[in-house]
Amino acid sequence: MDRLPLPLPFSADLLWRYPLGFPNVAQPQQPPSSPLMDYKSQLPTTLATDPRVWSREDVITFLRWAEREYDLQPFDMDMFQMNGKAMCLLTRTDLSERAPGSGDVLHNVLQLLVREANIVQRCLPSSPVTPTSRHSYPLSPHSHPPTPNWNILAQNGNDFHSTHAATLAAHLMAQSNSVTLSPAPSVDSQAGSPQHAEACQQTTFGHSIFSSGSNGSASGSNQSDSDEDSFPDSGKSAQNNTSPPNTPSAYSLAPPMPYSMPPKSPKEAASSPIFKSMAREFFPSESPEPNTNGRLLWDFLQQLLNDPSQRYTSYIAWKNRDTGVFKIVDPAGLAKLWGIQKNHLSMNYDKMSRALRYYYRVNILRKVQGERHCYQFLRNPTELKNIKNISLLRQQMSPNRPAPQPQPTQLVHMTIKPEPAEVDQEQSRVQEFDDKPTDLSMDGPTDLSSNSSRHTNITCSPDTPSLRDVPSKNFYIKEEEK
DNA sequence: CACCCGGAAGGGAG
DNA sequence: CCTCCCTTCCGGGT
Repeated sequence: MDRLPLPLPFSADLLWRYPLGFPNVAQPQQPPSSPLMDYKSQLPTTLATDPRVWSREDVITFLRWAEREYDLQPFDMDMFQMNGKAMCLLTRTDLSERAPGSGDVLHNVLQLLVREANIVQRCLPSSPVTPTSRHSYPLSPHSHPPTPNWNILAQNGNDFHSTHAATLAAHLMAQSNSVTLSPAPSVDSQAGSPQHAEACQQTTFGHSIFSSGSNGSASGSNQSDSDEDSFPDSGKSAQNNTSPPNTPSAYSLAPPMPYSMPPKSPKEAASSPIFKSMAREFFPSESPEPNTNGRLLWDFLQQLLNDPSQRYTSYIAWKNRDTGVFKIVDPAGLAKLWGIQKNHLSMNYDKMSRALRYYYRVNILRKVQGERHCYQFLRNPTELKNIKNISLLRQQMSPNRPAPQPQPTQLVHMTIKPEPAEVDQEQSRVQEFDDKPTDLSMDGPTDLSSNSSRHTNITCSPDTPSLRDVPSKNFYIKEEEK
């Protein structure tokens, strides 16, 4: 392998995405708006800093406060008969519907508060994250950390137990293990989640990331909305040089391959001394890596596609994010990256594309006819990740049916879209999905609807001949078969 | 020739 | 031993 242009997503990327989320490190890019701390300090003292623990009354209190504070139109409190947790699950769109004209403001404020709360929580040594974390709350989408603090991490490199690292690690572990169940890496990739501003990441990435990747999107259905912000200006470059992470320090800290060669399996990775020690330290009784989530091709692609800093657009890029259409810009290069990821150095586009073709039959992907190197995701990452009932689906599907027949209605609701009702912690933690990997052997149609995360279009025109644009509500829409 | 398509066989991991 | 998810080959079509 000659070139390794950019750090692979999983590792470095994650770090990149989840830079230390300490308050003060907050994103510079963040609009000039007042730092979170300000919000917090101004919040009514009766309110907990974590909006997720607010009661209905607290929600009302908060809204009243927001009305005054931001000069917003009076809210229709009937639209907010929910507790804080539920409110946090509302997407920007949801909020806008409930509070026309003020949705954005509410969304932003909530996200900031949640993120802050998460950070604080996570950084509390004594509280290893609970499974709830998987809940990815709508953490801010807009927060792509401008620059990862590779250096900081690097400095701690040796002493991993430094609080920071430890905490971060704990969090990470939590995410990847306890939360485990929602490993779909991609999820986070999808728009909204990157933000899990989790602070952690460091070392573990290699895998955990994968594994947990994503956040849990599961329920998260809502987290999504954030995407809009995720890609402020996407079209831009991404050329290699643009990327920050590509710096030496980045490599040193989060080298593309965390532990020498790409671990062949998550397990291997998990076996890293560091990982183990952390696991022991934070999850003594629990065996790490319950989940088998290795890196799957679709997930890998999602990660590249949704890289917050758009570092891989020279390899692969969305053509229409809403419909899931993407283009492999550099087939050979992408294949190489994939090969590195899987440690199959002889990987080439021909082989990789074969793997992609296997996704056709399970309706994960489809080829965009007429356009070279263009494919379309038929399922959004959240769904993919949650697909566990695949076996059921499989049973329902007739094996003989070669081509997926789109049946919009037959969905599998795996994603629980928390219609903001009351959501309590218990519940949320229960709605766990398995993360059994998608079963490629199935072949019938399944639906893709569910979802929650929304994708935003970034780039190009929606126009693929064969694609019909669909209501943006569905992320990846399935279109009639040929 | 590059791309695309699937069948077939096999392998690594869980 | 079985399943999943590719990986590797390959013949054939556009």
